[in-house]
Amino acid sequence: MPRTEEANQRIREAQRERILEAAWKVFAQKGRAVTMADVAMAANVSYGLAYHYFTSKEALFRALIEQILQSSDAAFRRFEEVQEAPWERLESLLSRLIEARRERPELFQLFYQVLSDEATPPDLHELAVRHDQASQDLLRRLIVEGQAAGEIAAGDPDQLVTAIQTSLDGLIRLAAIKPERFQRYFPDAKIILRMLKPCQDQYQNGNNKRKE
Amino acid sequence: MPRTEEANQRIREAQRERILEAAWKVFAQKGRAVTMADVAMAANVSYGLAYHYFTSKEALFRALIEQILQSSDAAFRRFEEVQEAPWERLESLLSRLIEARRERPELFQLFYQVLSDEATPPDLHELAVRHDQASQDLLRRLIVEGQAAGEIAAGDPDQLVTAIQTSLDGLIRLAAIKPERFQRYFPDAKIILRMLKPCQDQYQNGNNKRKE
Amino acid sequence: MPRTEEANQRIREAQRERILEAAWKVFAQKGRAVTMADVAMAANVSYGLAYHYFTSKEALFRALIEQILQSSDAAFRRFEEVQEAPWERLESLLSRLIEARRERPELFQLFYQVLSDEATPPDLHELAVRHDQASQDLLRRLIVEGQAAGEIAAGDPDQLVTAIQTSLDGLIRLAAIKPERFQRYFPDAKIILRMLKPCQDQYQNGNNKRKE
Amino acid sequence: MPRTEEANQRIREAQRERILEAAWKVFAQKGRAVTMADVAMAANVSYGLAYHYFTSKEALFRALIEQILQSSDAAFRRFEEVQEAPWERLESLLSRLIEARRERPELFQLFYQVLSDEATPPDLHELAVRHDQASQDLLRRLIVEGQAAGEIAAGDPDQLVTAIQTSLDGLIRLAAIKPERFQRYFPDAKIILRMLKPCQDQYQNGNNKRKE
DNA sequence: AATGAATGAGTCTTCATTCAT
DNA sequence: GATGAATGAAGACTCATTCAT
Repeated sequence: MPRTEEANQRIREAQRERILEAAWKVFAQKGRAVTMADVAMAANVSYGLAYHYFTSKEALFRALIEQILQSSDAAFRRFEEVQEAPWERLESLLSRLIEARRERPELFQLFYQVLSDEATPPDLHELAVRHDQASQDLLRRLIVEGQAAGEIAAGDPDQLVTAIQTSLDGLIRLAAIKPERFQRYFPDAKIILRMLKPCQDQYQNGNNKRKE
Repeated sequence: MPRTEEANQRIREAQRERILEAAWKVFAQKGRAVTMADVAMAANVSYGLAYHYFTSKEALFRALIEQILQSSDAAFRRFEEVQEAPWERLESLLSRLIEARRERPELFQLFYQVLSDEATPPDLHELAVRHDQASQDLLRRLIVEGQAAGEIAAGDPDQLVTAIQTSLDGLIRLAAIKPERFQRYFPDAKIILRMLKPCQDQYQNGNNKRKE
Repeated sequence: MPRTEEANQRIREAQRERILEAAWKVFAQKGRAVTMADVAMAANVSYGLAYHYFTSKEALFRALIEQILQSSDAAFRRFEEVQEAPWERLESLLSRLIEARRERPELFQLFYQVLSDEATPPDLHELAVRHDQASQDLLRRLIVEGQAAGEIAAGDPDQLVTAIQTSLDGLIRLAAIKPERFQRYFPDAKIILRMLKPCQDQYQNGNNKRKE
Repeated sequence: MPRTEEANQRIREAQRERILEAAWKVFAQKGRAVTMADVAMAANVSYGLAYHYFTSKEALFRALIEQILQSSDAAFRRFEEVQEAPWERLESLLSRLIEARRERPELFQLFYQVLSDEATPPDLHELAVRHDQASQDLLRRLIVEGQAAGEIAAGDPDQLVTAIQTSLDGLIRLAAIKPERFQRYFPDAKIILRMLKPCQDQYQNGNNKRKE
């Protein structure tokens, strides 16, 4: 008699997960040129099975991207609800962004690849761009607010945004190039935040009464 | 006929240069998936000719890398001779590093690709790693000196080094992903340097005593 | 438990039939490139089950062919017993042949495919060829007889046979290419029979003496 | 020094032709499932070379189809200019159509495959359909005219058209299935034309004054 | 008996590389 | 020195077939 539908369901779920997991792994290792064979081998399944679960290489990557966007969207939504002073919000946001990168750099590696690879299917690229733009906009808004409040260093806010994003992106690259260094000397969020601090001037934290 | 020989020599040189130039161009455009045919087409030569001058695709890339390392080595050697106070030296070094990236991002794109791509032949990888290490060491030395002199923010020097390198790497990624942004909002070196600055207000976390 | 055994038997028969039926359907639709998955899906069974009943794709097609040959053999046997004048027999035979094609073109499509496809296993091909030969021989015999009786147009009997067979084959092709036309403008048997008729005006080529 | 442009031109032309020729051959043999490897092998060139000349399997087939349509179009254009009595025109047209099939059956095999294969790219299919329709329309027109002139058997002209087309198609199938028979017993055009002859009545040729 | 998960051989296509001219 | 025709290995994808349940 056939396997129960439930059993099949379980197997299917598990294998799909297994393949996705393997895809993350090989992606982290081999970067771009990941082969379906690589993925299958890493997942310890046959070549063809990958196609049982994902209709194409693209579909597989799409699934990976979706995982990313989902988790990321959730994070943003959670953040938007927080209401605090600009500096605290920025601090909190950046800490999260940095922490997220520390925890799952592969996620962001893939994300950036989607952004930069010419071969990315347009809709996916579009999605990623929009997502990236959203985070950039949020960052900029907070920075402008913070500058108005005197809590953030003066200067072209776009340059500041770029500097921050650039740092975040660099962390991802670091993860790819020097994993040990990424592990051991992952820079404290405070260091990065310093780029935004109004240095010449004096007090910051908890002392925002000054401007008004 | 020495004349002919000489002329040939000149032609050879010119063609070689032409192909390398084209290689830079297509590399900057298409990133990874560059084809020998792409290069040849960009150089406006037959793809057979590319093999006259470079025994393989790898050899071509090797030549590109060598160009990078050479120019970079020169810069470092020049720098090592400068004798100034740590902060000034750091400021000067970082300004150069940043400026170099602004001017020829493709150079560094290729460099980082060599570092991260698994398929890179070991000796090239080795070379790139050593080079990278050298710059990292120099940076670290200056930072430690600067900390000793109280001119650089306290904290794990390795984290500071990582933070700086990470920013630099991020700039390169930015160039690949958002060229317009890279052009318009390229962050001022001062912003990045702030990560190293001992903020006048020394108190950070819960340490609200204003200095001076 | 004889009951169960018997029930099983019945089920088995039914399923086998169901799969064959589905095979006909998809074959008629998709022509060549029929997949075992197609068949299974059309039969609404798992594709594993198809292998329960037919050891291979080839076996399945073999079963289809056997169905054809059986029904066709029966028709011929029935026909051989009829005793009438040549023209009437021919008329009757052709009407049947044509009608059969009108009713179940898929049958003949498959049959012709077996005849023409190089990949057909030799024994099957042999079988089909023999079958085809038999019908051809019968046709020829009737034509020769008819010519002797003056009831059939003069001329090379083999060409006449070919002309008839060719028409029949063309009908099958028509069914595949233009089903609507096949439905609406299916040619009357009389038209095709005209190829065999000694036109009352007997003179054709420079032979203008009318018989009568 | 490089091959002269002219020499290359010649080689290219020759090879392209060679591959097309081979494609015709294998197509005639293997029918549908022709592999690029088959073609290359038949042309005695390497696997990859076929792609040097044709960007894809589809492109290769497209080239074949174009050959067909070209030659066929030319024939039709030539025919349209002829002005004669309906029966003569029909006789002439059919003789040509039949002769064309006798001479290059592979051409029509491919043509019919394009018409019937589901996988044919839409534009090609469209082209073939239009072409087929044109010939069908011409045939019908002549038949209707002929019927009006009493030179053609009465009856549904569409059925007559179908009967004729069906015969033509059948010839092609015959070429595929029984090449020897196709060679030796290719039916005379007169036999097929008889389907159109008004039989009950007497004389035809050169004697069309009667009705009016 | 029935299911569908799993496998791998075969086909299309790309691209680095060789070689005759 | 220069060209581009020619080759073949490698990767994506399909599909017949097997097998645990």
